[in-house]
Amino acid sequence: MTTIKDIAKIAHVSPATVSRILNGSKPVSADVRERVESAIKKTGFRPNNVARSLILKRSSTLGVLMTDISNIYYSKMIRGIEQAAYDNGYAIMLADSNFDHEMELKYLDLMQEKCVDGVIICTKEIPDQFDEFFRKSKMPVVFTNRKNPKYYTVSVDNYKMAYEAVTYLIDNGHEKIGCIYAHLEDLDSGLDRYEGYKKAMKERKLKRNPLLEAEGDFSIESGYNAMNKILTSTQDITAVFAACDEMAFGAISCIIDHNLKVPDDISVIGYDDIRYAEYFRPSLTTVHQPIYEIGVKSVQVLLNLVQKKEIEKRNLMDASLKIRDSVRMLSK
Amino acid sequence: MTTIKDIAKIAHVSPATVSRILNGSKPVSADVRERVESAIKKTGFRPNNVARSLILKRSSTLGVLMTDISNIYYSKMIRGIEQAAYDNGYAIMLADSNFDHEMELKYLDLMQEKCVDGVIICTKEIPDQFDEFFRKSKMPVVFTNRKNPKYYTVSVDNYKMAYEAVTYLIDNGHEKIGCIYAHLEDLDSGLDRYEGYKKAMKERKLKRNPLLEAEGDFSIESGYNAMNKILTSTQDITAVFAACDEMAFGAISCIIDHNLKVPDDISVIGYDDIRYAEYFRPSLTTVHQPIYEIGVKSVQVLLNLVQKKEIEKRNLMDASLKIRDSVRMLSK
DNA sequence: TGACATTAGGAAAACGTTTTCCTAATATAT
DNA sequence: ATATATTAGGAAAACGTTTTCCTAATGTCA
Repeated sequence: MTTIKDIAKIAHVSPATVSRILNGSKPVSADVRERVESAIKKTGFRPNNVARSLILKRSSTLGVLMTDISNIYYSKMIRGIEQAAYDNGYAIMLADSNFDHEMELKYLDLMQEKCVDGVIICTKEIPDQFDEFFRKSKMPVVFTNRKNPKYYTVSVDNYKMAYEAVTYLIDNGHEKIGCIYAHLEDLDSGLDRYEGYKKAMKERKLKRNPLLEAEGDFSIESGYNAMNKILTSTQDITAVFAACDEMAFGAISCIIDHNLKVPDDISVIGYDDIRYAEYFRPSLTTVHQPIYEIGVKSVQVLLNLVQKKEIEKRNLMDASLKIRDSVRMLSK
Repeated sequence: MTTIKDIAKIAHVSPATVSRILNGSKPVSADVRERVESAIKKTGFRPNNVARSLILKRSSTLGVLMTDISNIYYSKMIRGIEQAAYDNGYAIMLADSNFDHEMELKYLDLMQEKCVDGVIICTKEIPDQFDEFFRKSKMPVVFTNRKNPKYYTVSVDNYKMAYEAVTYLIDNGHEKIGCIYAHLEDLDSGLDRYEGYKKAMKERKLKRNPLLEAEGDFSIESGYNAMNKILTSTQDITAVFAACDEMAFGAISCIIDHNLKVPDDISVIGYDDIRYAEYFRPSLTTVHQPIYEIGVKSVQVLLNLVQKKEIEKRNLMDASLKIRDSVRMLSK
């Protein structure tokens, strides 16, 4: 393995000079530069980033901790994170906790050992141990899809957008509107979307019917099961708001399995606008979240944090309703 | 930041002893161990992995290079990789090239600088520069979904499984069978699946019709467009084999947009068995690839390589046909 | 008891960088 | 021409570990 010392020897300079040329940290005369550069070219030398990290006390690596990277929603966000990190000269260390808190903590320890410069986290909850970890370690951290005021966050206004989605159903003449919600135990996105649904119903003076509401866990399966629970108790329903697209798809499959049609018999509206939403039939009317951009933004926030710049704690991204074919206008 | 020296001071031992306790590399008396362990507990000391990597010349990190991690297929594989890596004490450095060769090479350089112990690659092609890179760097590498004899690979027998899929269509009475293929310029999975289709047709003495074949690029959109090309030239077709599920879904959407039904008018068979295949309606008959397990296996192969153990070059995983609702039996 | 083997643990070098502190040479001002 | 400021570049310490080589103490055997 060629090192900076080898280059120094070949070019008849000191290692310090090679380092300075590599990093442009000090001016260097033309002929010395020329000698060093040709030595580098000849040997194919690449500086050892590990040694560099050791002395600089930063690794140019960002940790990313998610609960399930095979979820299309998260993987899109990771892609945004990855691209933005790369553009800023950072690499990504990826961790998937599979919804396991203990594993999440182990990963945080590991990331600390590896000296990552900061972490981006999107997990189901923020347990107390996280608070303790970040208090102790002082590691810069950004949470996505959160609004916890203790932390820097990047998200969408879930409350407002869920409200808009349900209002759209009401504007289309729907009154018997169901809701498939998720993760209420937590303070964040799941609950906010549910609250948005409630607000829209209340504001338009519509009575909520407990039979039309069921809980899922953001998975397709759970969407299917939730819808099944609703349809086996009553079929007096014309529309349903699902708190994410995956659950919406599950609900649609269930509706079809009950020999009903979307949107003819039941309209469905989702949340997220994952890639498939546009491509399935019927295409899914849903709240478009700028998932990729949330990833990009979270890197920007994190890097500002790393560089100790002032930055907004709560970062809201614009979302919008994407109208497609899964909701129909109800004629009186 | 607490270091091994701080612990040494607190416990009145040498740094060497602390290191030996940390790694269990040499026996240590009970009272010394006790002193050191309590010092570690008290300070919350975590060893610095970067310093460790520098001296050991390995980082306990594996590089993963993909063309598009937001693709559900790859993200599932990454999850397998991630879990297997973690179980073996390795972290993952993730890179997404967005199909850009130049970027792929930059990432490989970066991974080398970061001293990853090996890489797992799943890109569209293996350009010559890769050969050069791996020849020069001696970096252990495993390619997934490949059969290039120059490299260690983990994949499924695409030729055989495509053959089985098309044979299944024929066994169900189909004769006018279309094909949406992809990536023929390459030696690997795309071409193999196409060849499997051809073999099945030939073996059962069915004439291929050029109008029923169209090229895509593994994306939903391209599946839609390919099917559209076929259906606008002829509707004399009863089944289509798509070289991946995404293209199959695109094809289904297109068929529906042509006011035809799946499987009533046209049967569709896919390849991959991505998570949505089971959950959409009609559920998709497809070749089940053990995607997660391919990820796990590729880590195992890579770690064997890292440890210079003998191992098979080409590793084939079992695949199987998953029969669902998108193919119907054609009555004579 | 004496000779030797085994053991626990320390001192210091090593890993490949960056950076501080120098020094010698040159440029600038008087 | 002299005094001073500026510059390019070198020597060596530093980062936090691991490991080699020692040494002193203990254990074992005759």
